[in-house]
Amino acid sequence: RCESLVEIYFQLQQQVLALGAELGAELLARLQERFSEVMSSLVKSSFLVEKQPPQVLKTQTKFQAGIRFLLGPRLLKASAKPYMVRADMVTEKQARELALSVYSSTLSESTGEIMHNVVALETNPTSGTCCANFKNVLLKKIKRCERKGSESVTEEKCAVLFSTTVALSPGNLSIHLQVLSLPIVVIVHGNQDNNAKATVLWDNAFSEMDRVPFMVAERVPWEKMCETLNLKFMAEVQTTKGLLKEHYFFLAQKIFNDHSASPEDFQNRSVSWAQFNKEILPGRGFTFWQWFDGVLDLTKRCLKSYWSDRLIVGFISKQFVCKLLSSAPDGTFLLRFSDSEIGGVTIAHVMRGKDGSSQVENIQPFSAKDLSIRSLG
Amino acid sequence: RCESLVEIYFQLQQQVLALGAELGAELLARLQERFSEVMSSLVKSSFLVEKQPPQVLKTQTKFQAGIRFLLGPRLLKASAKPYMVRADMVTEKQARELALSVYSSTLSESTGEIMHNVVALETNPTSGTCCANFKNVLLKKIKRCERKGSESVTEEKCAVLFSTTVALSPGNLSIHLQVLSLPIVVIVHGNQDNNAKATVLWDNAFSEMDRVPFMVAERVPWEKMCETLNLKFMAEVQTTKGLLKEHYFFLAQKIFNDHSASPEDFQNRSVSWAQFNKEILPGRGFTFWQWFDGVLDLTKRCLKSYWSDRLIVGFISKQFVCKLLSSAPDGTFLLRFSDSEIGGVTIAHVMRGKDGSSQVENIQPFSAKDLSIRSLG
DNA sequence: GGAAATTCCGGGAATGATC
DNA sequence: GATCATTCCCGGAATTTCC
Repeated sequence: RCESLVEIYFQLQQQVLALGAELGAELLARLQERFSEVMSSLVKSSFLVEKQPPQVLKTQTKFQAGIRFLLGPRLLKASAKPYMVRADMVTEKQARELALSVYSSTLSESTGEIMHNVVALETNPTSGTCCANFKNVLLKKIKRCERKGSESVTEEKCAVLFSTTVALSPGNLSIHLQVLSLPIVVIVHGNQDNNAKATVLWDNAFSEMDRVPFMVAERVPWEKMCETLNLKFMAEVQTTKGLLKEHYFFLAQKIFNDHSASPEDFQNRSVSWAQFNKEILPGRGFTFWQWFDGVLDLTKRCLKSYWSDRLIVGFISKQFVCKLLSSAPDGTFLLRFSDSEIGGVTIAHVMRGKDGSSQVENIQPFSAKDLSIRSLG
Repeated sequence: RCESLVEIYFQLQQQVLALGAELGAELLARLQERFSEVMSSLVKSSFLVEKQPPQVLKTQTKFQAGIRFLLGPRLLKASAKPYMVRADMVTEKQARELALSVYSSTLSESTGEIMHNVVALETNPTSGTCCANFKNVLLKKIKRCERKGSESVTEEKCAVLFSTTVALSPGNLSIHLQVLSLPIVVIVHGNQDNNAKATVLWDNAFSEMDRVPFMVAERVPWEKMCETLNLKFMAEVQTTKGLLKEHYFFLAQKIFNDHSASPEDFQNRSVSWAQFNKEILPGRGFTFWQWFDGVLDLTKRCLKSYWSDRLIVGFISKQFVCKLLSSAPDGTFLLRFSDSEIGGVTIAHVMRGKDGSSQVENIQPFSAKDLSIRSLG
């Protein structure tokens, strides 16, 4: 716990002071300086975002966020007038500048006004916490950055900067505290939600620690992508049953648009952001992620239990279904996610003629709406 | 045309001035005073609302309005800097005060802020008009008045006050112009639209000229109500086929909840606002107007042509239908507006047994939605 | 505790921007 | 003129306010 660290530091300072005479003026000064440096950095790093604002943030829509000052209860006891914490939108560029400069640069121009963005930093004596809770915060409007080339607004990342200036209890040292939220994609309409989620997912999954905000690899190993998709699937659908080898193979064929490679071939490939959510799948009107997100949504809403009972193969190609079913008894069927329709599921079944010939049929896909009309799922 | 009136006045003034010496100082002064009085009143009454703001006005929703200064082109020629016209929400009480006081009292507190409410008064030389067009006006929020008793917010009337101060061309006489819009009912949600429309309809139909704003009778002769309903029906449905005697009789039975009186009895009755849109119809969950408005809506959207071809009896009681149909051949049917469901229409048909017994059946009513599903109407 | 009034917000449709 | 981006606003649902 960092409180105890502070205690140790205070004790250290006391001891140093007590020994002041013995150490000599120069050494004492150097120790003092070092001490306040470490102290300041410790204090600053105890100023944290406790509740992150939503990473896909819609304008004109209320959201919540919260920050917590771990050392607050220890260091701010005496304050009568409450300290105010501000929340401001910052662009990726501004975030980068903030990260570079040790000094707290003032924000030049705002990229979007947040309403009710000043909140008191409150110390709760019973729980021993010092928090600022942003309840009714709302981003009024967003000013987009100039985008280069084919970048869309849903690829643009920004963040919320929380900042305050407090006077520390011993010595009344004034110190400026600030902390950035995780990167945020701002949208203005629900129809941008998909793409914004892609950006956030990619960022959360593949960004390095302590990066320059908000750099992230442009391509990643396919295996990492599989892991990410799997985690996302399980989290979103709320299931413990993850994706299987065969599923990954099918997904690889789809995202790479390569139907000749073997599962092993894909293992060592890398997948690009463009393949993930910029390029349109050939012959379809949507990207890989848009399709996958449709599957997530459908499964979450209607098919959770069926999936968890492993009753849905889902991620399987039409061709492979044919192969599988053609050797299956008459009437055998399986559930497959539609390739052509976002958020669709289809029933593939085999009909066997008397002569032993087999015919595999795919039913017109069902959407979540269709299922709800039939009160299924 | 009032321009010519102005010309006459100007000539008169010239003549009076020319004769000044002969008339004597006192008489001249009195004539001058009288002249500027009449002139001022003339100018003021040429400041008009050309385009009324919607009488049912929803907050946070853009609307338009326009005012026109008839004498503007004649009197404002010289102005370089444009005169600005303001639009402000005023309560009924404020409107009443404005009407009483000849002097332009300044508005104390606003009952609701209108955005982009200051617009230039522009003279268009080609068309010879002087207008101020409020394009992107929007009422941010409404402060409701204290209501007495059972009054609902949708019975509260307010208005928009348009005002400006201009300097008249000859003599640079500064004059304050203001004009009120028609009364307005402010709503915050579409579900208040019905009731607001009732208030507006009652007001438009039954208010006297030059009343104290916005007084209106609390009860009116049933015949007047019939006339109003008929006009409303034809205007709303866009049909030339109005309501008939039998329809009025049925409506009277409904609104008065009196099934024993004769058509002639109703002729001399008067109907109250409460009966029109405050009291719930017995056994139903809605008022007379709410029901009637549902009929309007359904007919307008789905049944316009059928109504215009007189294929719909519509306003007829279940009992009377029974009587009618029981003497009709097997299979006869008619269309009747549902009593129990707002915006519903039902088919009543007769089934005649072999023994000659008749059985009148009412189909479960169709709503506009039902009809659109069956792609009818 | 229920009705009235309002706020919240998803998503369809219209509009505006951009290439 | 097609796509992307945004605004506009209806109306269901949740929440708040008022009796």
